[in-house]
Amino acid sequence: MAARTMESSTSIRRKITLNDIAAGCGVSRATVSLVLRGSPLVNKHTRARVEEELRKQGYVYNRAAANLRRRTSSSIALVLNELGNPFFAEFAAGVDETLGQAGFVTLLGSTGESVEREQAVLSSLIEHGPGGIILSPAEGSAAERVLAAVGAQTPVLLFNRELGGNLPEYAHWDRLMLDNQRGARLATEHLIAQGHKRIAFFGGHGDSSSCRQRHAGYVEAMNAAGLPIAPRWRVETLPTRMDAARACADLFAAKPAPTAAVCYNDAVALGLMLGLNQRGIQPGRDFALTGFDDVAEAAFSMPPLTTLATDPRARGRQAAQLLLARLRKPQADATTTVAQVTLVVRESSGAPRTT
Amino acid sequence: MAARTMESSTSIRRKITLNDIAAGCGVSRATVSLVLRGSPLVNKHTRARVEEELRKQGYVYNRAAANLRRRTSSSIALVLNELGNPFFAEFAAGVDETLGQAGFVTLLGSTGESVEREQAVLSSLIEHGPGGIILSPAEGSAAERVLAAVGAQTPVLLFNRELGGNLPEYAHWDRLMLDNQRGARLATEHLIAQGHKRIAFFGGHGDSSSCRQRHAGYVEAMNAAGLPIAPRWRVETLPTRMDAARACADLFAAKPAPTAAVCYNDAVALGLMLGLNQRGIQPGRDFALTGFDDVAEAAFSMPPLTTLATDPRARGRQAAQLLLARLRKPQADATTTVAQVTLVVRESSGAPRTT
DNA sequence: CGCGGCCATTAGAACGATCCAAAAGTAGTC
DNA sequence: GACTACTTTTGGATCGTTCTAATGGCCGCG
Repeated sequence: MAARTMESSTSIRRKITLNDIAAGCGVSRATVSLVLRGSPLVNKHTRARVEEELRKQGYVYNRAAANLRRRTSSSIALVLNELGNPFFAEFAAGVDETLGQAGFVTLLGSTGESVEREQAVLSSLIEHGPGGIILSPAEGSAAERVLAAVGAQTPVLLFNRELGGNLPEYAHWDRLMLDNQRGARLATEHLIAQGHKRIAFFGGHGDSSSCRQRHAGYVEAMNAAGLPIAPRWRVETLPTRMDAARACADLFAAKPAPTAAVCYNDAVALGLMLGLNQRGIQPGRDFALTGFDDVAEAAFSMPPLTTLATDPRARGRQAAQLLLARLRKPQADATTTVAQVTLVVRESSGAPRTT
Repeated sequence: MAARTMESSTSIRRKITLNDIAAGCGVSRATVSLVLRGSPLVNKHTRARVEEELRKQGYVYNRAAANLRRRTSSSIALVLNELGNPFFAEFAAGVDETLGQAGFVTLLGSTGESVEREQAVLSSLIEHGPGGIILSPAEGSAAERVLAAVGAQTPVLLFNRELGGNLPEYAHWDRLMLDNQRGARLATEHLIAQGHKRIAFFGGHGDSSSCRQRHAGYVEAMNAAGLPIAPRWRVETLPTRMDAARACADLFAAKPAPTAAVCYNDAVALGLMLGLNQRGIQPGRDFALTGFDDVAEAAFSMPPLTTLATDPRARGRQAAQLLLARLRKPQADATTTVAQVTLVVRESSGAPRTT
């Protein structure tokens, strides 16, 4: 007998729907729906009955169905050019944290810095109907193509990089950028205050907008202090440690050699340290340098690296906030937010040796 | 006149549906649907007509609606205990890459190592109806609670850590783990081969399963070589650089002091290097050590760190593959996959000084 | 007793796709 | 021209929810 011995809350059967619950406690589907959404309309007593039934049957809400009917969305797409990079990983964690609190779920997409993959990822994500998109574009990505992939319906928040090409006016795309220029200016001013006069700008590549902005900040500070800039004090490298170490030699080809360098970012600065050590020059004592980003390692290098903290996790939270605000006012004018960076002074940026 | 001057493909109007397309080119909704799915049933000529209309109206597919009707899913949830950690960020990138190729989208969730947040994140994600879940559990997470949150319908792939408690038999949850024990054994054997006899196991905490497994591998190698293990050669720390640097002193409180250490992971090993330097002991020359993980920094530390490469991106791809396989055969027996790790010998693990 | 007002509940049509069974068109055969 | 066989197209029900408008019950009031 007793064929139905198991009435477990987590049965293996098919999915439980509102109809099952309604049937289970003799009310209509609509009432159950009202209970789920905490409507004040439903009677205290029936509410209790329904809630009991929900629990008993192990009901799980089908948000996709609800979204379809309500023509809303409860997801946000996050498309990053390089998820493996700790900077973006932290950023993603910040985004997810804030979106989660707001009841949204994060759809992830990683483009590996390829414009083609970016297109593919965007068109795939858009089919899931996200309420908005947070995009850190791949290098060389153009506004027109992104717009074609996502359509004009879905708000986009651009992070970290500008898009090439230009955007029709009707697309209100907000932007969140880092204050690269001011950051590099702060670093340069700091080195100048330490007494340095011959300061190089080391690493990075002129193609990248962030590198150009940082270089501009350096130039600005040097000019403001009335210090000359020798052309050979601009050394371009890949944004990697290896290439920076290699390019160290170029820095000392110039005579008179610089006594300090503002580096494009931390990776480059750490590479330069490597190169300096190989030449018997002790970074921080014989030569001062600064980075940009404040990666975890910066605090632990030898010597610890003076750098600009960008707080990527906070930037992620901020990006999410900005997009949520846009969802509230779809027709508001597009905004541009420039996040401040803060100078973290450590031991790599000492005063010049007074030999 | 000319009120309708713009017939742009990206109009600002409401969403385009199958009905719009059908009306637009005088066929039925069903036919358009067949075209979309590339059915061979539809006539070449009408197909062309429909495709033209799709393009012209800028149609975007509503996958949520399709999934509702078909009772399928096109998303996978990825829940990580610590997204900010580069190891998991790389893992996530690998997962997303493979899922994307298979036509799935990644729903992201980050738990910040909190069991409560893990519960919240899981119940939120499950409402979006993912086809499966890849979970790297928070420390202390228990099988029963996870099962309660996700239900028995949705396949789960456990990565990197075991769950506490136990799982009912009907839940076929696969597991992908790292071969922690073998890795630590390889590192220990390598140090032994270099001539070391007094080898410590440094860092990490006994609560964590990965730490216990690595310690077991170390013990195994020492026993196999007939080498003694002094109790004071087991130093516990937080898995952070800072705490490892602090704990360096403990290592040399033991007499006779060890000449080498197998470290719990790279962070701890790099911290130990810091501590050694502070005591005037040169790592790699005066004292040998190994890490675990092969973080980017390991290759660039001074000296470069001998460690175990886990290739987190490949693990991500592998995890995705395993879950996709499970989706194909929901009733197959649960599998456990142990991913191999490879020893990368660098300069931190030199022979003992023959003073 | 009839009426308006309030509360709690509900039937039934959406949302945008897919599935099914059946219909319409086309052709060939007797 | 009626039959079968095949290709192509289609109406309508359906997935699990929400929304709208309407229902029925109950109360008090004139």
